[in-house]
Amino acid sequence: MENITKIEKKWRNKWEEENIYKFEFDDKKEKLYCLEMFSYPSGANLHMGHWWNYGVTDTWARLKRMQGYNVFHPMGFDAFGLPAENYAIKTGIHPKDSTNQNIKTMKKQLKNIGATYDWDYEINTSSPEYYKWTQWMFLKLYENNLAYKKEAPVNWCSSCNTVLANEQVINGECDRCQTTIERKEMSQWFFKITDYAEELLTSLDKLDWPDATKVLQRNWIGKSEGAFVNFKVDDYSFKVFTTRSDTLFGVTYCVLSPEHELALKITKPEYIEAVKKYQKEASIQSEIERTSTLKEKTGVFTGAYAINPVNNKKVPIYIADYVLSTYGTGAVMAVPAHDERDYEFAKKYNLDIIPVIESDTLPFMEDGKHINSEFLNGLNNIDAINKMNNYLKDNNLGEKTTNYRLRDWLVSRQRYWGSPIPIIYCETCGIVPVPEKDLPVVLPYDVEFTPDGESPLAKSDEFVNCKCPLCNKDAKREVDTLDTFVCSSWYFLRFLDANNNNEPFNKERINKIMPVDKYVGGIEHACMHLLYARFFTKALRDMGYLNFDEPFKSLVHQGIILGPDGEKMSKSRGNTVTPDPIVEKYGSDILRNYLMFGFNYIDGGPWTDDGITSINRFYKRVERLIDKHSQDKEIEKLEKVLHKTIKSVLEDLEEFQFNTSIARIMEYTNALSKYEEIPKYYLEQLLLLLAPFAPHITEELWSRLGNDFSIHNMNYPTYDASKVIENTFEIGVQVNGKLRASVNITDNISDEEIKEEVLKHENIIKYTKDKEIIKFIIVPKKIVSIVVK
RNA sequence: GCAGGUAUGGCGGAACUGGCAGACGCGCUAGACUUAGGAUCUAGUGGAGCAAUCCAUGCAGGUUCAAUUCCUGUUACCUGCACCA
Repeated sequence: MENITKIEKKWRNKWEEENIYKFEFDDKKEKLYCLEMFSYPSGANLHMGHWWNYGVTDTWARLKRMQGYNVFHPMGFDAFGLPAENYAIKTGIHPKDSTNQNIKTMKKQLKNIGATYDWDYEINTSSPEYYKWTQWMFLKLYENNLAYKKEAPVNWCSSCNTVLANEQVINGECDRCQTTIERKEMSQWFFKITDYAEELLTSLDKLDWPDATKVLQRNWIGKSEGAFVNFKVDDYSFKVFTTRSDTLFGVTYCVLSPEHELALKITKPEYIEAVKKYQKEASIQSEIERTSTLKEKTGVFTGAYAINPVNNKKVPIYIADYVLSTYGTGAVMAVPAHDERDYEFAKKYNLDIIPVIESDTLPFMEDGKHINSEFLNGLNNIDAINKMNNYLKDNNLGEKTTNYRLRDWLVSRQRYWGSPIPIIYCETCGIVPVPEKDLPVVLPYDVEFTPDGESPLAKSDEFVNCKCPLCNKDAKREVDTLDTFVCSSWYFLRFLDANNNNEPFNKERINKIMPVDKYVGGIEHACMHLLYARFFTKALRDMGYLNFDEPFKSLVHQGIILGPDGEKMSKSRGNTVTPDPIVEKYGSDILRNYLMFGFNYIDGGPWTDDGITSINRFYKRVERLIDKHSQDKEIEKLEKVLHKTIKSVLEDLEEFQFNTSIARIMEYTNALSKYEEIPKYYLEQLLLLLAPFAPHITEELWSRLGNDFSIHNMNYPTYDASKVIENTFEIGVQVNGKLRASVNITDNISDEEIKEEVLKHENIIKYTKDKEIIKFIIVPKKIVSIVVK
């Protein structure tokens, strides 16, 4: 198409003037909330990934619009976060200034996609109007005992002199300077996501999400059934968590993690020094060193002995770093005969190994008959566990329990560019939440944010010093900011009421439009954003602010568009492909269509330029066909093709199979091009079919056919089932599993007639004569299979 | 180590619930129209073979009248988790 850029611009302006993508709440049509993970406003232009996620999903949203849904399709910016802050440290440009500038550019670029966003619902998480309500969320969680402060180990980079978020730790190293991350104890705020572990796990089943994603979340939550067992040591006692309480008679020692609160208390005086030394060594080890499975196990004896509650045997207690303080109780009972790790440790330190399950090998982890186990002898694994758990409970020695791998969510960040945590520390009143009426706690502009290990906000006296809301004495504000994942844990709710100044969102609105019907974004968020957002939704539900259980009913992960070399696109690799030149040359519709046609949306794949010309050629062909339009009349042959096409396109689009939908429309186009003159109706149907795929081009051609603005307000084609039915079929005939012939069969003939027809076929006669027909299988409309001997 | 995923022509990729493997397109070959074509149109295009036919969905088996699809084993790559007691 000539002047494609101009044409696209013309229609975008028209759409904006006419406000055709306006979303109205009171619409009588059925609602549909289509959402892509909102964007981080980076300085550069849109990259291929943006077009891939936003352009392609918009096609689906457009289909739904044309199918008569009241589609809510918003866009906004996840604007807080480290990149802006790091950029500021490098360039001196304030994060607020660069972010706002980036949002401006990005919004302009996003508009070039020609998507159906209603920008009246735009949000920016770094604006006080937004983070006021992020802070409100924090207060509500705090009120409901779902936010608490405690001492915790965090990721510390000694070179940047700051704490890093988990997602900034790549293979145990700082993603900025590759320094090995250390652990450091700091007082931090947490959200009690573990309260929801069970529901987060079980309600996954109901969701229309990719199985792979559910598996990731399930593993992350890591439920395991087991038991607590109490071990006494002198005047103290500690609990261990075990999934194998059936092996209790095989316990030959116990291990506490170096961080265990009893570690020093139970240690005998002559061992104190060694234990302290070991603790220190463990604490300065990096997380990778500490948790490496390759590392030889180490430990130190405490001189103390614990009493095995089932047989009152004394077993030595060790401190060893192969036991993690963050899982279970931070203490384990060791059964070297039936656990590889315990076995390795026992061998090294010459500890007893007592088999309690019959086997030829050591260590043996399979099921088997119990031995050396008094009342468990002869039982298999499951029965033994049940019997033991009952015994523990009856004798008050322990109890059955469920343990989760999931940890509470650490939300404190010692960084500047984030939402301040609305908490005040008063010497008299302690921790005091900022009263709701005082929100937002505004992030001050003039702050020294070069990282030196101290939270940047701590350096702003103006920010820190305040009055206690309860006693009005001098007090100090919390100086950490919130993890940006907090901002994105509820943005899909705010979108619906983006300009509400009185509350985070209106309850009726939320309940009317939520949940999100189709959520599209990368799988990398499986165990972070997607989990956090589910937690927020459930917490808000239990507080009475909304009445649904899950935020995202149906989820799609787009694959990744790789560089032409098959590697992930990156500046350092120099394999990035930028959309801009393609958009300039061919227009945004062509880029969008190439992305849809050239790849499977779920898989992605390496970029190639070749496909661009092919899709461009296709639309040029469509344009030429439009110019061949003639008076309307029905062509029976085309009717059939058209209705079959509509059927397939609708089915494929439902599954995000854009590539095959376009292939089907190409087939329809091929059928049309057989005609010198094409009735206008069939061309209009073609344009309507293509409208969600190529909004600009179809709008232009629609008007060229003499139709009124806008094609996007038309209904999407529907098919007539009676026209899709075939009444003749060409079906294959197999003899002994090999294809030997192909026959034409009409719809309504009997199996006997089919048999007769098939056996008349020359080639079939050849393969069946002088042979006995053992089986004659007819699969209606598909195949005939003959077995001969 | 554990869990999940992927593997189909020269290339991107199709194939619903087991039913004619390779839709659609790129590329390539030949031809047409052209001053020309990197435009457009027509025909062909998985491999071998003159043909009948045979061989082909990572590899090796199995189930079945029939397997890209189901089962067992195996290889390569990708992703997540990783001393989880």
